[in-house]
Amino acid sequence: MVESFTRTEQLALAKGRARAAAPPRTDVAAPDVPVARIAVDIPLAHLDRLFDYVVPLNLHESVVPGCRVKVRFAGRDVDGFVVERAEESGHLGALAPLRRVVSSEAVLHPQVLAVARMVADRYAGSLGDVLRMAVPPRHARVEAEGPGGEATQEPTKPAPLHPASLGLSWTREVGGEALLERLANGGSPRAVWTALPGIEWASQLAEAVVATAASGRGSVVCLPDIRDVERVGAALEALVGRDGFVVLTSELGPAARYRAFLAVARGQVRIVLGNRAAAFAPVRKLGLVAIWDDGDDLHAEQRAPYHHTREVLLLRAHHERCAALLGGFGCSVEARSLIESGWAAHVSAAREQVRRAAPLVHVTGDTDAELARDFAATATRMPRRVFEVVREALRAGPVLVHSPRYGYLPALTCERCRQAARCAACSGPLSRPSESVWPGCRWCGAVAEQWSCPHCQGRVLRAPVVGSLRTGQEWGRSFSSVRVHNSGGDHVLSDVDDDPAIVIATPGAEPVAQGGYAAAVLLDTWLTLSRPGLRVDEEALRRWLNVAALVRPGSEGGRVIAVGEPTSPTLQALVRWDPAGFASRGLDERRSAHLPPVSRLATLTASPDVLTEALVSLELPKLTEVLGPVEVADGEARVVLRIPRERGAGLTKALQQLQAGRSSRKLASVRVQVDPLELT
DNA sequence: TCAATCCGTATC
DNA sequence: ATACGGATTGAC
Repeated sequence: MVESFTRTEQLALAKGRARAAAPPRTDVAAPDVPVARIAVDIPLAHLDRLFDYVVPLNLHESVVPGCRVKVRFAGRDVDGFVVERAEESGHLGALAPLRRVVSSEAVLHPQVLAVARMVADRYAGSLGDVLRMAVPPRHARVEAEGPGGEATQEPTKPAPLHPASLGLSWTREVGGEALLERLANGGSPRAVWTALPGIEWASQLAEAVVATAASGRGSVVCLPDIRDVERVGAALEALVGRDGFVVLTSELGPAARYRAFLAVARGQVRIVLGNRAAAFAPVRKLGLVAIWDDGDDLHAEQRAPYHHTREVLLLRAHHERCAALLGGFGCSVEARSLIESGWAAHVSAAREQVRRAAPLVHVTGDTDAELARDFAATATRMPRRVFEVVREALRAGPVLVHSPRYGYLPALTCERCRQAARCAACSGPLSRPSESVWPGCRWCGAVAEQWSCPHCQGRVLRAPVVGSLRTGQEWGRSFSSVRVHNSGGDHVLSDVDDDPAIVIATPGAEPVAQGGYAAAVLLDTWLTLSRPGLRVDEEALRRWLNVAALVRPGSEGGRVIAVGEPTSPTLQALVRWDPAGFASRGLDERRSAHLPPVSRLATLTASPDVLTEALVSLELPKLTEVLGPVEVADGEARVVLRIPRERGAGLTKALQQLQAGRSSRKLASVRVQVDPLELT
């Protein structure tokens, strides 16, 4: 049939065939280092290892360590990364040829590969799972737009730097200047830094990065929230300029994310700021890893292997022998344990400095919390002390009101028997989303007009919890001449100005006031403390410290009023501004309860019969405690395993073997989580 | 005796 | 996940 084509058509055909098929010359291997070791992207636990391929002659130049390739694996084309080129293979059988180089861009750096492997092993996961987060998806157009290749010269170094020239911001902490000096001189100090309240912390972090840069080294800084990233970004821009660093966050979108990543991978930038997506950034000559507010659960990855940014950075610091800085207003139990084990120094200010920088904190009892709150009631229930302090503070500036639940009346119960009110149609929880609508179901939206309690036939709803929107409404009425801002839910404010105003915010959505708040009110502290969970107290203190840190110092009139039980140890720690002491007691409790970070803990979740089957084949190391299994939600069962931390590697190895065995035998999957934040 | 099917094993 | 091989089963 070919004879009937015109000459042009034949040429086009031949060309097309040559391009489409482009079969690698499997008969001729590369003259030098003809073996490529590949990390293949296969989601099977028992295939979590490297595979060797022959580099065909025509790909010799383009197969570089760290680049993306396509290889034939078990009969189909799969993606992979070249880990290294080698002279020979340990594999006994014949090697298949590497099929295609997706791009010669070296995106998987050896250091990042090493830390990804360690993270996978620490969390009983697979390398592929970690690499998916460590290396963002390729964006071909972005790859083509840049100058490409390696940076030809070292990034311009700031002039040699003495901590004194950085200003005064690290002078208040004991050991602060010494920390900067060691960073600037190429040292690798490790520190848990309890920051003084105020907005200085962002500049201090930026200065630690600049000090590290003075020694010719790069930094990775992870912050929980995008607004924190912006704050440190602004501070850093003032010191190194807009081109001196990149921001790498999961919210960036594919093109921008890959662009930022490439600038780092190509060695054009050595300072990376971001959230948990930045922890694996391939920074050259890494000198410092830093994390802000490591107790914030935004640092915990929600996808397998459920690793925590703090642990990723600690593994990196260990492997790359660089400095580590864990900063925050609070102090996580994990950070505290780094201090007590001697791994990290504690950098914090003397009592006197803390007293000078912190607002005055009072606790006032809330007798009204016991009273019924009818959902129709409009009267503001506010302890007298709160009213007076706020009225006074509003003369000087904005007042932050911290309300733990978003919404109007976010939960409703039966007035008579106090059971949670549920939807007659679908059993969903009832709430009242605003003043102008009737209570309705949060799941199906049905309006509960003719509600009656299935337990006691009561017909009256009660609102045990007041949400932030309702709080805003009530406070607006009590202080009618003052503007009220709401921040929370899908409407989060990042800053407010210094004019008197009431700012109602839910946890994590607190705006920063430029000159500090004149006062803050912590409402419903009992609600925060009565939640179920393992880390309720430390989480509450962390949040309250973060709120209180936004308030002016006591010497400038800054006040915090917490409405709650004055004898609560958590509130007392807030009054004394003693996060480290509180974390130390928390660590003691974890020690006696055999919980992380003192013990290594893992949960296995699956249907009851699958779980039983898995437990039979699981070869647990000595000293492993097995708790359960117990039934949890959705007909699933869960077992908790724990072991002294120094034996944790044995446990995670056993769990990896369990997963490998199950995946090779095509058995139903079991969810493994190592050191989960909560046992819900 | 041969083909269809199942199960186990390797995947470079 | 496939893909392959070796064993097993079943029909002529």
